[in-house]
Amino acid sequence: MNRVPDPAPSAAAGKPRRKRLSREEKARLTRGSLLNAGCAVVAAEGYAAASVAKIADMAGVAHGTFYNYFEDRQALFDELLPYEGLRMRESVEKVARNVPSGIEREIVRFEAFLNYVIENDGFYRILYESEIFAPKAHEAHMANIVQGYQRTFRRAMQKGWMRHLDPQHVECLIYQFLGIRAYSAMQIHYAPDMPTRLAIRDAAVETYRLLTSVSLEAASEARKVADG
Amino acid sequence: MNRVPDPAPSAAAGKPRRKRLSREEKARLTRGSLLNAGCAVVAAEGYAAASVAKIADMAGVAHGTFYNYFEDRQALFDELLPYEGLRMRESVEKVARNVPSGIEREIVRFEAFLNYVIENDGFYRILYESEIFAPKAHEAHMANIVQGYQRTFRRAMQKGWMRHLDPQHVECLIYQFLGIRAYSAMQIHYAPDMPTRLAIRDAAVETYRLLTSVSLEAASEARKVADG
Amino acid sequence: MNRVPDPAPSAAAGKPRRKRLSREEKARLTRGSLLNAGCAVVAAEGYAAASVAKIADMAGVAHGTFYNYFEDRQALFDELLPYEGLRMRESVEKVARNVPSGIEREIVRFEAFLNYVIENDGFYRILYESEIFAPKAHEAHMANIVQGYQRTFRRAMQKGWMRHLDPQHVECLIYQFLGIRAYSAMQIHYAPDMPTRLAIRDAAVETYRLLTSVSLEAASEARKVADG
Amino acid sequence: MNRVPDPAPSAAAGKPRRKRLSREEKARLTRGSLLNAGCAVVAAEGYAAASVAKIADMAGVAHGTFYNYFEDRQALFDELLPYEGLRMRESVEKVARNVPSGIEREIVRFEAFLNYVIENDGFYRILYESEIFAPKAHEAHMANIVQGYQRTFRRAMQKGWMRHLDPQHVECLIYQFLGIRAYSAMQIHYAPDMPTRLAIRDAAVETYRLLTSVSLEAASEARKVADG
DNA sequence: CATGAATGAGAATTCATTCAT
DNA sequence: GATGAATGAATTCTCATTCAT
Repeated sequence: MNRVPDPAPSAAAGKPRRKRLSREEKARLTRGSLLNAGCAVVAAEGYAAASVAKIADMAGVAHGTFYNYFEDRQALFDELLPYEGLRMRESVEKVARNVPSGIEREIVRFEAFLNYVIENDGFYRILYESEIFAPKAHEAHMANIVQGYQRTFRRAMQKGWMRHLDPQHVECLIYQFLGIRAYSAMQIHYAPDMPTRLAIRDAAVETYRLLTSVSLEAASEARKVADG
Repeated sequence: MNRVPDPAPSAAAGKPRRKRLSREEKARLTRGSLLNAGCAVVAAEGYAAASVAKIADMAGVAHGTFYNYFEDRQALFDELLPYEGLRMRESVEKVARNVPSGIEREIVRFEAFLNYVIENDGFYRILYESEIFAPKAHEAHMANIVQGYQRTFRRAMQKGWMRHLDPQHVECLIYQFLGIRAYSAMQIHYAPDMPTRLAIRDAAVETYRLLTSVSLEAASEARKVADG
Repeated sequence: MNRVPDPAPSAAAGKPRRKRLSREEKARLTRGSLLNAGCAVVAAEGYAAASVAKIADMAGVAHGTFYNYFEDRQALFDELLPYEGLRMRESVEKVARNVPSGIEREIVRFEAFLNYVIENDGFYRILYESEIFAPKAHEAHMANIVQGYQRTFRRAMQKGWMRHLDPQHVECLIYQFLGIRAYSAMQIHYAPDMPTRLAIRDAAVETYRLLTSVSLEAASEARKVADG
Repeated sequence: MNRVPDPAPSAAAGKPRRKRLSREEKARLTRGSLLNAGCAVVAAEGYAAASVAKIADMAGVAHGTFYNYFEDRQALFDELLPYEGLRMRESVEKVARNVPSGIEREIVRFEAFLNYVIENDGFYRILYESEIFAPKAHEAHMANIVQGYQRTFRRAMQKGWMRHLDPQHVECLIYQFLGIRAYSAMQIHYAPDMPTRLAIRDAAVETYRLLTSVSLEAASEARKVADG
């Protein structure tokens, strides 16, 4: 994404205490360079154009070095989404942690997600292209996220913050929430400039609040619809 | 998708009644074969694997012939989504037309869309891969659909069926609805078998009803949220 | 081998009657060029060094053209032994046909084989490297030859020219004769110059006569040959 | 072949009795590991697939270590045939020593050779691939063997066990005998199962007796063997 | 227009060898 | 001596596109 991949492992060490970069450490650095370079290239040009040559060049290593760390190109692709997805989720949770659980926290998460997308331009690309170019990783990512939501929802239903729904409907609802996220991210991603992006974000958060609040809340008169 | 592309214009005619297929007509047929073959190949294997060779073979014409009808491979790719998107929308509207306008019609559209996805397995692939492989077409497709929705919503707001929202919020809401559609389609697409798919469809329709009804309805106490 | 592969298909046609080299013919020529080039390269440098690039260059076509005619490099390798083996056998049989059947014909065959090896320097390499680099082809080649011998021997036994042996022993004997052939060819192949090669050939034919005559003859008095 | 290469010189020692493996000894051990590993890999997969990486891994040393003991990959290849050839010859001679010299001893040698091939599956591969991948070594090996035979034959001719032949014919005969060996080994090598291999061995020995006895014997009455 | 052979610019991947630690 | 990360040349194979027939 926006991070500049450390061009070479040796340069990265600041002041090496005693030229201590055990080989193991240096290897880890090289691997990291490749992973970052992979992110950067995919973010900039997409998986399809992310040749091993480009990635290795950007990481500042020889082409062959790539294969010391990854079985093949696909292997790196398969790590990109977990790698970036983790960063995203950490970023989101850091914000969400400061908000009491309940619907409001979900809305904060949504906003944090959109902010992450705004700040990390390439993430959107990695996220949605992965369905095609790293289907296994994408499936795992989806399963992960869906499970997380399921736990959240279950707890919310137990505590009475949320109306009760059977598992099948819960799963459908989760997918739909994820769809909302993804397409709001899309809308932001293709927005022409930053002010527009911010405006979209704000409006999207509000409509998200609208959609979620009412549908999730235990109270309110919406039950006629759901129970009907 | 499921259609078998007509193998070739010349071969297709058996004994042409008057052996008259004006050049223009024959050309149109060939072009159609290529388009259908393109759909079939992309549906089955994705854009990335849809080589000109495969498409031409499946259409029953020589490789070179392809370039008599399309500037290059991308040109065909760019026509795929409009071509298939139109079929999908027609299919959806055919169903929607029988329902009085209003929220219920939107829900019927949603269900019809999911049914289309269920019946046309390859459509999902064309739809979501097009964002990557035919970005222009995807952008146009999105713009189209968003505009359609905008008209619908504007009318609905005028008629008082729907709560009032400013254009920015309307657009956000539309993207979110489209996200819901897309991800419900995804859920269905990756379901292991037909019964599961149908069950997901039914549950998704219900949660969709939940989400939309409350958020769109003019009445109800949600205004505090939206107006806030 | 010694044949110069026609550098380009167009050059090959002598005086093209009406520039008639139907595309089909030209294609056949290109294929032939590749096959000849393959033989030449393998003969000169062995299979291991016979890269597609070298073969295509020597055939005077682009690298990609190679793959219009052969599935992959192995596919050409697999055709080399049949292609060259046929030439060899034709050459041998042309000579053998002039000799009445019987042991003497077998000896003539042996001599003709050695002459072929002497005249077609690369054939030896193709023959023995194929066991490693084209094992399928080699197996088929061996099976072919063994079968041919089996027929010959069976007939010879029926006619009483040859002592009777059961099939198992016949097969062993055939392999041993083939071993004799192969190693005499080896001896010739590594001989430093032509006179040496010819001398080896002559001596080898005589020892071959010695080995075969006595072991094959139904009667017993072959010593005249050996002692002669 | 069947020997498991000692995984590494250092690791192999458990608690080294006196932790004394003089450097020289340790080095010898490492070298031996590499040589054994080389044999094992070539036996299993052939020279072409015997990468330095595989050999070093199997020997339990780092890739770089390889180059402390061998100039390059070829250097190890060049030692393989002498190394294995010696083992084979020792094995053969151990058996032959118990047989009085003369033709019968040669036949016993032949049988012992076939037994060695049967018991050491990889040997055949090393033997015949070496002509391609270690031509120098193969040439030396052949020269060695031919010389051995020459001595044997010379003595046999002196003692009157064998008919007299001039050196040129002797050399040809030797090559032919070696061809017989090699191709009988081939026949065995490609046999589908052990019983077949044993049956081939027995039949091959008998036809070998037939071929050699009559052709070598100074006297004439070898037919008893053949007719027996 | 149709044809399909030819093209050649890449792309992925392998692996012998080197060399700093 | 041992280590194993780094190197980069070499190789196979693909495929969009062109163009002579």
